[in-house]
Amino acid sequence: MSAATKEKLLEGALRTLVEQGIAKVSARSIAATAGVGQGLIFYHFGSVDELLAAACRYGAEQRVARYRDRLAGLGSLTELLEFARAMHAEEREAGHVAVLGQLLAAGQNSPALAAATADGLGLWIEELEAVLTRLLAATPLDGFADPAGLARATAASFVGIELYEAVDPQGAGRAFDALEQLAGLAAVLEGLGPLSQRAVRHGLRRGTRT
Amino acid sequence: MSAATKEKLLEGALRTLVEQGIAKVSARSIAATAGVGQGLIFYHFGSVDELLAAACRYGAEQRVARYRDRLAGLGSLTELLEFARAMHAEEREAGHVAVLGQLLAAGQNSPALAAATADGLGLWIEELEAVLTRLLAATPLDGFADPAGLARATAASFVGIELYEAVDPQGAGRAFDALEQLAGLAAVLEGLGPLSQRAVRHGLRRGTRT
DNA sequence: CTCACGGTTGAGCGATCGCTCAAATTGGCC
DNA sequence: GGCCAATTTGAGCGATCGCTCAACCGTGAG
Repeated sequence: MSAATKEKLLEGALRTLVEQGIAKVSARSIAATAGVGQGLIFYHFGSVDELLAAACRYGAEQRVARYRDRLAGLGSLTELLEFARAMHAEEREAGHVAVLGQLLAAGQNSPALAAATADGLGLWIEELEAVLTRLLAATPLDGFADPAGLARATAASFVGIELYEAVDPQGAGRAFDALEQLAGLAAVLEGLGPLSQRAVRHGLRRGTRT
Repeated sequence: MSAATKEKLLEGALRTLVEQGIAKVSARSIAATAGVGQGLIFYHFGSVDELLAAACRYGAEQRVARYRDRLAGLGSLTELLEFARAMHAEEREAGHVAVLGQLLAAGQNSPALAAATADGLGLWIEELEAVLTRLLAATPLDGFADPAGLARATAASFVGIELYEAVDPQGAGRAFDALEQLAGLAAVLEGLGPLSQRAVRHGLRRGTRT
């Protein structure tokens, strides 16, 4: 039975990444954090890169699972943004500095890691797509906006803001504020009567042909 | 006169970063790309980190300057997004894979680099703020939305999408499409009569108090 | 011509890297 | 107990890292 050891290595890899940053991630540092010999990394995963890739999927699953319930409870786009800000604060509190961002950067020239980060982001995108599909149904954007595309844009943007937050916390705060204001627009659209909603929708269809 | 050598090193650092990725950046690789001895890095910049920081500012200035004219010529939010997509494609064509993203990730535990990337992003944010202020003036969002916050959100989001693009080009394309559709909303708002614009603005103010 | 000095080079130091491997340990089966 | 295979360890190899430093250039002043 090696599952327990594999898990120790995955947790160790994530903890090292989270606490020391991608630059300090190495076979020795991971093994030390996991409390095992470094040879195990190569016995179970073949290489540090593949361990990192596995840890990326593992961590993404955990993180998505941790927030799934709250995502399901969201009732408006504004609440979605408030949730994003809260999640961001929580992760930062826990010392998680842009884990996916660092992995994405590291994956730029490591196919295994790139695939893993794509999968990790994919998990978020699926969740977001479901939520967006549900929330947009209450606005004139229903049937017009592409929830799948928006989910991708949102997930990727969040990664960028996570990275940005580490170098300018106040700037990131202002960015969230501004987006929250914009989300208020959706609230206005929801409040429009059916007639105005049809007008907006008509305008949108014309607008995209330009 | 050492300015020419410094420039050679800055260009070399950027080229190495762009062509090989942050993982392959080292004193030796930079010196080789620049065509000089590696000792010069420490003579002129003190450390590899500080050279990278300087290169980050240098590159950001160049990139902003390269696009400034086109940014100034934009006439609508939709055009702004089209520009972003075009710029993205151009940079990718040139082999520039998420330079700022990689630097942001690398800066997560290097204060010097973090400050430099903050400055680099700051240059973009200034440009975007000016453009957004101008473009929003034609919509009911004028005076309501915070251009400075939106500029930060836009710049940081773009970094995230740049990183995402490398692991899932199609996904990034869909993200851009979706945002472009949403920007059509602004076109609709621009097309509203002054009376409806006032109504929307009123709704916005009420919406944010919730 | 000599000399001083800013600029430049690359060999080399100590540290760290990913990874291998022989040896030690563990745990189930007879 | 003995036995074997799976698991685990950590010393060690070759490569690379950031950085130092003694030695070298070129040039302009005296």
